[in-house]
Amino acid sequence: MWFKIDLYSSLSLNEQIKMGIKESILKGKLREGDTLPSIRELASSLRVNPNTIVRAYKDLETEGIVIAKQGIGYMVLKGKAEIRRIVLKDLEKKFSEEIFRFKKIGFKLDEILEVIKNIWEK
Amino acid sequence: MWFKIDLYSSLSLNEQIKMGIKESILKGKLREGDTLPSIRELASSLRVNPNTIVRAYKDLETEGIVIAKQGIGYMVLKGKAEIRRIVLKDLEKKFSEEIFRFKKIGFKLDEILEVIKNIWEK
Amino acid sequence: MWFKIDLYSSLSLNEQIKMGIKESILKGKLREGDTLPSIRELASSLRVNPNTIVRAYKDLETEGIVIAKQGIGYMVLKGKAEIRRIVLKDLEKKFSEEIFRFKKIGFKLDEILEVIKNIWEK
Amino acid sequence: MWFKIDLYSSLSLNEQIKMGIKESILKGKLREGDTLPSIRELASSLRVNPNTIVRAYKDLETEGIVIAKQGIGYMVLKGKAEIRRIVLKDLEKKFSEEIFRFKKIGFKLDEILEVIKNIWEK
DNA sequence: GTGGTCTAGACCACC
DNA sequence: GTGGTCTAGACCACG
Repeated sequence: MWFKIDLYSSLSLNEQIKMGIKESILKGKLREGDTLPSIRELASSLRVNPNTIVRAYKDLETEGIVIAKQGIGYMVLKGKAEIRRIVLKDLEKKFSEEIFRFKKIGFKLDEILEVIKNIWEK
Repeated sequence: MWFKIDLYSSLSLNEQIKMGIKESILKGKLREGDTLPSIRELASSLRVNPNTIVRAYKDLETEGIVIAKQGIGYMVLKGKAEIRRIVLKDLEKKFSEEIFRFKKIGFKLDEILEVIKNIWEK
Repeated sequence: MWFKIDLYSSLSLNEQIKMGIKESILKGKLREGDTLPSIRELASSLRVNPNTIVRAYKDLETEGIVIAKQGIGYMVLKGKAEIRRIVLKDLEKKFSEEIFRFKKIGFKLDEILEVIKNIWEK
Repeated sequence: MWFKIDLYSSLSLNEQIKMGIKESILKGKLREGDTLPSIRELASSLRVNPNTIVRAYKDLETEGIVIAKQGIGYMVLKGKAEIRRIVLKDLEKKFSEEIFRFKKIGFKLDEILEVIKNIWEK
């Protein structure tokens, strides 16, 4: 498959699978209109229970990124550019509570940006 | 007390309490050598189970920020500047896996910094 | 052919084909006594598996809308007016459980009608 | 509990549970700030597998109607009026594709409204 | 073959 | 006690 599962990641399998699909679209390995690998296929390829894939695919459907068709499979609805926007929006949501706390405590924006740059350079 | 618990926060009570103590030091409400509020006092003030406070205080002791003194309570070991450094280090750790993922996918540092700035301005 | 398949529809292929035939009658493209397109013809024109067409045609026969004639194919039994009645009856059946639920919860008829009008105007 | 499961409903257990919670809010049996029945409690009360409740509660969280807190439970975030709006929006979404089809085929709005009224009076 | 739903039960973290 | 996640496997509908 186009991505792998890291059992030691802090992300749940579910999150890793969703991210994996989004990355595949970003990298052009999946395009708008393509079908995702079937649930059973991806499950056996990643050595994960099919139910885990089901949950991840359904989440992606809720996000509006794919659509399910009985007997056919899951089809990609969004292109590279839209996924890029979605993923950055996800990041914003994920970081915002923490950032707000730092702002409220009295830290400066530059201090936070410095932290990000530090991580980036490593 | 010097901080409150937000039941709607994504942080666990434990995390909020630990952060609350650190914030109190940063704001000068707790200084090196001061004792933390007693377990029962903080528990009733925050309307939280005392066991939750116990765990948070023990975690802070493990981090080296406070130390348990028999018959007295928990004493603060670090000052403002040190806490500042610790807290920024925590942030770095918290964000790094996510940031690395974005770097690996092909996002640019500027895009990430832009997201942080967006959050900050809100 | 006189209608198309929408892969992104929430309806199954089967439902879309059945609805497509009914629409064709309503629009006068099929009349009482006409024969339906052959299974293979419709299948290739809609890019759908012939088995799917077979099932749809059999369903229509069960509904009494067409009848299978050996060596000829499926013949249309109903006219515009009858189909109109049937289709509205289908709609009633499809919506009734949901509407009843809203009635039971305490919504007013006008609120539901308002929703329908909203959809209509879009 | 405040609602029951109908094994013969066309709605899945999951949908029935989500609807049941929303109805409970609409009927004032659950208010903003209340906690939902615990997963295990509701599961045994409705004689349903706990996983089914988990899925329903998570869906409600995705909809923004409740929020989960580890070790505490699920808390209601929305009041009666907001749920009313959400539920009508759900109905609109559920009916829209079908209504559009009828509009496209050439039916009149009044015919559809007549169908709804018929159902209502039954 | 495809996805959809549900049950059963294990193991973890948090309170 | 609470929820969170994952595995395993059954049974159904659609193509």
